[in-house]
Amino acid sequence: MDIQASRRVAEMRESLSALGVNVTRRRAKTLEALASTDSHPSANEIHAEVRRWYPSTSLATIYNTIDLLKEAGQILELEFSGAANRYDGRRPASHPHLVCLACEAIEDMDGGADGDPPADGVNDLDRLSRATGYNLVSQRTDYYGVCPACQNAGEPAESAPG
Amino acid sequence: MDIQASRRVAEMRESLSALGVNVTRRRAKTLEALASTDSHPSANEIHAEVRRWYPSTSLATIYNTIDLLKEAGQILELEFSGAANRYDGRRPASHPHLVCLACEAIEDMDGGADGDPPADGVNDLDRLSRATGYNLVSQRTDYYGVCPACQNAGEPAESAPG
DNA sequence: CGGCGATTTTAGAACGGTTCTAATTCGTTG
DNA sequence: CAACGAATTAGAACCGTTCTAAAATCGCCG
Repeated sequence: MDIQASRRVAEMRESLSALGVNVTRRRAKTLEALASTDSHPSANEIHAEVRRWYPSTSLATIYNTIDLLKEAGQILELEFSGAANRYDGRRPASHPHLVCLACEAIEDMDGGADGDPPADGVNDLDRLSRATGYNLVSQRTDYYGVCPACQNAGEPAESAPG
Repeated sequence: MDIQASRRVAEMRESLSALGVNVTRRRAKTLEALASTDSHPSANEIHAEVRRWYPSTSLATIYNTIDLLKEAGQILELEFSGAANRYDGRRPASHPHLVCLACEAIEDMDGGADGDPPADGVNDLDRLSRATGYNLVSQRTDYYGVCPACQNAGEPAESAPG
């Protein structure tokens, strides 16, 4: 776990403590799993990771911890109906994502490239709240397509014969 | 059904025909249900509507028609994991929505007010595809909050005593 | 260290929306 | 009217998530 991840774990820890709950060993491993990856894991994937240390861990415990993190505003949940929800524990604030329709990879869109984002911050939510009459609290922006790896994996079959 | 809705039904009809499938009576009613409202109905709600005319209609038929419309690019599906998916048959192209966390109402965000949208069109998808390396095909933007009606319904209890 | 109440965890059932399946019905065509 | 393909039905299956009751664990006090 790099330094950025452990700093993030510390933040989450404090937020959970502020909620009045104990940060048990299982919960701590869950935080680590979330802070240590930018792959936006599903509950199942987090479960598998935590199980490596505590094999008896139940899926319900993972969902329980996720609920607490949501309550603490320390996790971003990306909902999908046809597949498992995905979680971003590194950056709990709304930010845009790239979703690969072929391999289901999800990555953060901003912060990396330069052609960047409509990364609406809180200011925009305030402005849009006034404009729409809604009391807006969060936002979601996803871009769907095929990631570079899947583009390469798929095309050879077409360009091969010749 | 107003003139705009029937024009939209005609479009969807043609697209389905182009797909080589029959536009049966149940399917036609499904198109009408979709074109006649901006409430972003769920499959269940569409089902209830179609049943008013054809009471034996099965939910599977609604999903079947929705699938065909998706294939034809004539419907926008908004996925949710904790609740039913919602459909926009009026405007199949990506556009931002306002989602009420209290009553689950969904409405289009752009085209109405003035503080408007990051309404990324195809141009943005092209530009972002180049910037990210993804081959982007669609986009989703939602804003979550409490709609004006629910704000009014919720507050009196707090301001009443005095 | 022993006990005790509160918290956490577990295993599995329940749930809800969506998808699948096999059988039936419908619409055409000959 | 028979035959064929397409559409539809009812209900089972599926899968991720949530709930529940019981068991385990934790923190604290004696």
